[in-house]
Amino acid sequence: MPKTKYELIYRDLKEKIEADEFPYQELLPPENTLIQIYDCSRNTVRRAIGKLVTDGYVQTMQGKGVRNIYRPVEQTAFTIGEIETFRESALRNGQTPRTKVLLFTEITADASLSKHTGFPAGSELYYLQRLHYLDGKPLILNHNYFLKSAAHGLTPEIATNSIYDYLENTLHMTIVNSKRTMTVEKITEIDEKYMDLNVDDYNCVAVVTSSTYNSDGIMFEYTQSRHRPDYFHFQDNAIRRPAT
Amino acid sequence: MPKTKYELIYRDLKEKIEADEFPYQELLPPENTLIQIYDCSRNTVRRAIGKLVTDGYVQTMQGKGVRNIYRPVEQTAFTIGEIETFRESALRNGQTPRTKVLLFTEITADASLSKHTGFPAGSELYYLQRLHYLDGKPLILNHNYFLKSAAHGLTPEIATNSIYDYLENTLHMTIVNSKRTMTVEKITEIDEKYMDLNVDDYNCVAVVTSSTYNSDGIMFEYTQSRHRPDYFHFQDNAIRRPAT
DNA sequence: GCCGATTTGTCCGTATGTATC
DNA sequence: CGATACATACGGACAAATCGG
Repeated sequence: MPKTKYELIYRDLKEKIEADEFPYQELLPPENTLIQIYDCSRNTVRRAIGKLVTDGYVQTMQGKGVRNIYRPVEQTAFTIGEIETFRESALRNGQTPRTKVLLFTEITADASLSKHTGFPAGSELYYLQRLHYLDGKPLILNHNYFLKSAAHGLTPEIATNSIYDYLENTLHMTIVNSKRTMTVEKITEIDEKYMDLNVDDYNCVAVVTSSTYNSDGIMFEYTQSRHRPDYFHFQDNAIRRPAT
Repeated sequence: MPKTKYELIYRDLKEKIEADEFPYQELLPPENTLIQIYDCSRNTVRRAIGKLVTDGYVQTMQGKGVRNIYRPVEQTAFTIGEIETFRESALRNGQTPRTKVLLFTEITADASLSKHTGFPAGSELYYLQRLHYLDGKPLILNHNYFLKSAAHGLTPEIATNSIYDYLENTLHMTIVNSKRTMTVEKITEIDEKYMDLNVDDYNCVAVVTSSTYNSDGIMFEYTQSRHRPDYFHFQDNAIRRPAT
């Protein structure tokens, strides 16, 4: 539950927009009206509107107003700009997630792995392979590397459920940000085997690699997520900034 | 040139971080110090820092400070969250862009195209196929649909240079936001022919579709960008928000 | 074209809350 | 506990863009 005022306003406006309470392509009430409605300062409504802009729900125009440009989406996929666990995004989309741990080992990073993952050579790591199912279909094959010192006590049971839940709620780690890249790579035999793929059909997978940092500033996770190409679907809302 | 104060501060801090003037993993000067340095209010420095956070340059920690987490990237690719033209991102990365117009026609959207692009049936459109080269290599094949009423006067010459430059500086259109999705699709014969690909090698391309809106709230562009998979590279910085 | 009303954009100063050390 | 530092919130001022008379 959000407890800040601007987040409450943000949620309320977002729900109203989704519920079609503001006509599509029309202007929302001006800031001054919203100030009265929510009994708050101008800064606060502006923060809420700012979030709706980055979400792609509205566009603001100086001198005119704030226009509702929200269109419901068939099937939203993975979010950009926010870290979401597999479980969270599945539930948000009304799908049933399931995770199978294929491999759970402890390794020490050698020079090659260090270069690949960004962990210092000699780091003690957990290395996991996990298969994520959505509504029964195996869609994502994850290679997870976790720093043992930061994620100590990790077990296959935890990995079957939510690792982030363990890190955040049991170890009280604060996860801050994650640098991600998206590329396309050749399929491997492991991909083929576990994701029911056939080289003659698709010979590539979509790969999302992420390096994730906690509030101590240390990178505690390196993950490579290999997605079945026919189900891979990322979304983004981009904003044009006035010419520099 | 940015003319707002917070943007100047943002740029200055960004350049200092890139120039390694703040040690990696260390804290930046606290807000109060920055207020004195830049002779501005707290809100203004906080706006600048907020942009650095979304850029993935720093992380903020309540009670501690603002940590520099910037690492130079080997080869940056396409930005997320901001609309950038092909030319802009190429120049930002120090590469040489070139564009070849393969097809320039005018069509009317029928029911099928309407469903595909989101333009109303009967819309008068420009349909272009353009091939983008980077440092001489054909990497992106674009299928562009522009609303004729919004982009009137478009010519193959303009399309060889920058369409956005024409829209923004000649037609004085204000481009606001763009909804994008990223998927992986099977290669087509056109892809194979123009991007020097071979089905036996890669049989997929990375596809970015975008629907772009101007300040009148109308979607004036639908574009499908088909990227050579071995050069496709998207970047993102995601932020973990406290559990809702 | 001008002027005034409306609306968003930028900026300032201040106060209070909360997390860290 | 106190000092420091970021987070939230308020209120006010002026600028810039839009629109109608």
